[in-house]
Amino acid sequence: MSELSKTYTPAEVEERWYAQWIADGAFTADPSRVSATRPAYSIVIPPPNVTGILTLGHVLNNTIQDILARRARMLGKEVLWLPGTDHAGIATQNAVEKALRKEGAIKHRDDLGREKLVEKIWEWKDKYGGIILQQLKKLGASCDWSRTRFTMDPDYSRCVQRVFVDLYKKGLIYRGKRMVNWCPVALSAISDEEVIPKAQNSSMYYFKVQVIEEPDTWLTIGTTRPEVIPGDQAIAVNPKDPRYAHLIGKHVRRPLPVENQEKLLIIPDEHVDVTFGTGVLKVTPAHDKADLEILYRRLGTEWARTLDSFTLRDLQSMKPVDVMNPNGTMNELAGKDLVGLDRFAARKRAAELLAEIGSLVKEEPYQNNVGYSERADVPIESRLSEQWFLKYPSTQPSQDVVAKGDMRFFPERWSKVYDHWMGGLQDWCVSRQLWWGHRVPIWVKTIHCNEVANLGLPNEVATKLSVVANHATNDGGENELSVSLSTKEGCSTFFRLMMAVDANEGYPSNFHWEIYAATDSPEESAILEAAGFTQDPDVLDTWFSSWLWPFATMGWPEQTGDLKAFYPTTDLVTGPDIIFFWVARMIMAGYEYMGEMPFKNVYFTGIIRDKQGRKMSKSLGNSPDPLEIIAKYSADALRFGIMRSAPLGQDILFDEKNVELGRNFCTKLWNAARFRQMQSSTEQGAGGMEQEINPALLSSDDKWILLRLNNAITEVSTALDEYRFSDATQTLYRFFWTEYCDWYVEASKAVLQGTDDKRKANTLAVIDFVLGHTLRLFHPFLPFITEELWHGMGFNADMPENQGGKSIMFAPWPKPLDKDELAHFGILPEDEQAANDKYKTVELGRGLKSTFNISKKVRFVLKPASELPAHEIEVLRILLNAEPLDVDAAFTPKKGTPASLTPLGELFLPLDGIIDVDAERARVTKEIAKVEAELAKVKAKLADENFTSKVPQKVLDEHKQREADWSAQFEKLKVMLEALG
RNA sequence: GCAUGGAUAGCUCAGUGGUAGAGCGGCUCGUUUACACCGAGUUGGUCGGGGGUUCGAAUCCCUCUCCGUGCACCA
Repeated sequence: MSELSKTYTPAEVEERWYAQWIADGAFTADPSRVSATRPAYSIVIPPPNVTGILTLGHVLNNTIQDILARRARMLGKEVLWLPGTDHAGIATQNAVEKALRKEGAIKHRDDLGREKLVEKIWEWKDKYGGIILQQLKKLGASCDWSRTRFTMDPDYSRCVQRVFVDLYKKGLIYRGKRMVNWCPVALSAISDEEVIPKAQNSSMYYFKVQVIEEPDTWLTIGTTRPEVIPGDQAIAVNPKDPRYAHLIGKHVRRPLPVENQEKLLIIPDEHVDVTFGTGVLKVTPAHDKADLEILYRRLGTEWARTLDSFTLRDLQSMKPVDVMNPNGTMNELAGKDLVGLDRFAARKRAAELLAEIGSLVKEEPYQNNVGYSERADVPIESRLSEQWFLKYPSTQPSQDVVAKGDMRFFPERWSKVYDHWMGGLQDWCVSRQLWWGHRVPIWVKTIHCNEVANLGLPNEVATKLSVVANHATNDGGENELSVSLSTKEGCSTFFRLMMAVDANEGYPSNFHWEIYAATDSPEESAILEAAGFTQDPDVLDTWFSSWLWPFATMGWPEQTGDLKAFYPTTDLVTGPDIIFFWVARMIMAGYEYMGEMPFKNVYFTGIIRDKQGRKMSKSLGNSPDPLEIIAKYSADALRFGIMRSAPLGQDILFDEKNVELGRNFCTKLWNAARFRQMQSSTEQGAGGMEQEINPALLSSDDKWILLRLNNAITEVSTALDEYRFSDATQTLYRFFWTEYCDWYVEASKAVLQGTDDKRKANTLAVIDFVLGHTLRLFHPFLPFITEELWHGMGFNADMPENQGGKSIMFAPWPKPLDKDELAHFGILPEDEQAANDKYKTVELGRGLKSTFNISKKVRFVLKPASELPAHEIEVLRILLNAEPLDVDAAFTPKKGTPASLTPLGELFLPLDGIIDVDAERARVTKEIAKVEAELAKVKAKLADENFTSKVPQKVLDEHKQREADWSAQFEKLKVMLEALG
């Protein structure tokens, strides 16, 4: 045991211990060690963006995971905390493109081309991709780095492709032209979750159109987007609207483009809101989801069945007309006045055009919500495009498992949110028009129906495909085939034949096949490409890879030892903002591919905000760099500070003060350990620790601190079991600082500064017992300083190597003393009261001193209520800082002596000659007023028969006791007042 | 609009029917040999408003206001 330095140097200590843990392989999980007596505990990290840097959100999230993992190790479990990173498609590609543009290497990604850009991104990833994981190490994260995964690792990519192919085969993935959220900057589809609605100050433009068949009738239409008028295909009114019902089937002339003012049919649609605007709706199916649905519905109405052939043709010929380019500029279909203009410029121009032709009625300010692309921060477009969609698999068990409580969410209320979302699932658009990510593993070739046998594929395959094709054409049979191209074991390609009929072709004898081939095998895809198949250019949504995270990281589809031992994982710790993005989808993938839930408990953290409650953001500059905080205060301090302020289910207001408090706490811990070390001892055991506690020598303070320790162990353990991390830290703080340092250590000085060596040794044994338990209780929260002290004080010396001898990480989690042990030490529950009475007396005595502004040592006299052992008097003397403390049952104070009623008797502060009788009288009078008020309150209650007759006996007794106590105090105070004259 | 969380001391929060609490901050005092990143004392609240149930409400019920979040709608 070396002497602890006077000050704690966290930077050096943290670096040293982390390196030691790594060298010892302390974080490495071994599935072969899992057994009935050594259960598995596992967490997969929510993979941060590979090019990201550590934020306080990560600190919060990963500190929680580390606490869970470290505690599980101490509970004797085999722990796997699996780390890794996510390729984060759109974010990473954006970041790299931006950097390349900044350094002038490119103006646009097309300057490089797909292959070169992807190469650049890989270079970027290799350079910066490890940063965030390195930063996690500074925090003390006990991840098994030997298992670090990346969503674009070859094995992982293969899993993604395999799952895509499987779902395609099952018919759950399909290609379709659908309305998607289109980001005109990223030039890609984005998910609903990446669209942020924002309130806008827009304009509502009202324009009028003439009914062709009734030249005297004009309809006024309101729109916020006049620039898409050239894409209008119809005018819709509610058939029940008496204002317009008679106009259904008639026509108006579309005002724009001015050179192509088409006739538009007025059609009925039940969904038109008669109370909104003018009740007349223009239908622009290529630019609005609701309008597209009107288009789909138009032929199914009763009205459609009554139509003459001319009108019916008008109705049938309606089609989505996209008047915009993918980048948000207007195309030729928008007309000569708008073509080439950006959509916002086009909006202004369109309004001007309407005014010029006398159609514009008015323009009013209008507040509406517009969807913004989260990434590019521009309004998104609803756009029709060819995309890949997924019908979610395994939805039923996924919804049930949470509803039935087999998988638990903390806080519980998120399970309702989850259930609601699961109840209204929409197909998932999984394709993205990006270059960085997993490319859709589908190869396509279009071929004339007579040429299927000449596909360029091996004869045997071509023949089989011909048979399928014939079958499909002749009797509408299956159009699918699964076959191996490479004859390599385990490799196969799935073909689906889709008819593509062109207007010019003479179907049924003359048409084309679109042949879709899905495979996850590099060999087979090479054969397909050689045969002239081309791979779909899209990549998959990043979440389509991360939803496989809990098992794809453990070697799936092989039944690996890791999967057997560690799946399902135990806990997932993540933010509620990705409950749909990630959590729900992982549950479905877990059931679909592992047949089992992926995790048993999900803990949702709060969102980190600044101390004014604002979200952390780059633009506000209110997001501190965690590494700077660590450098300033230490990782332990940051961990403790952030956990102390993170109540379950609430947002966290981050205040550096909390970290400061964490640092102060570490310092306190350090100094308390030094204090122990500075006490000499007569009978030292191994490593300088005291060995046995002698029950016969235990003081009331010893018993008290052992009971408080028991309480702290129980409270911290249950708080952690229930994921109440801030409650656990509050308990630790209170126990160690207030109970141990402020009361117990101070009281123990009565022995330690005395001359009884036996008692001294026994007190040190109690201190060692408490400190040893405390360090272990703290370890999950403060891994570094506890390890340093564990060794520095020699607690490791008498522990088995794998149970604390080498590292506190594997020391057993503290258990409270059980009944037998308490009996062995002779500790009774009421022992707590004896010490409490003493401390209460001390507080009252200190209060007296403070009232009279005395800071020096001073004489106290206690007139005891019952006899007190000498040791107790000595403790009182030290805690009161009294010199001397006289105990005198017959003490008669001089008139005007300040006194206080304590649980141990009357305590006097004789201040011969220097007391201010008036001040003391005022003090006692004030006290009397307080007691009188309390007494009156309780007396009133007891006098009320309404109360006494209805209240339970227990409450009645309590009130009676209270009355007696207050009365006694009142009487004594009155005597004291009289004594003052 | 629907759902959901919240409002308690200057700040951050505990407290689910029985005497309103903690930490931080503020103020006063203090170099007593672990610690000034400390110690002692002390000051802070008609528990968001209103109504109801009850002997008794921060706590249960109704209602309103404000703040947050999710979903839907948004011509």
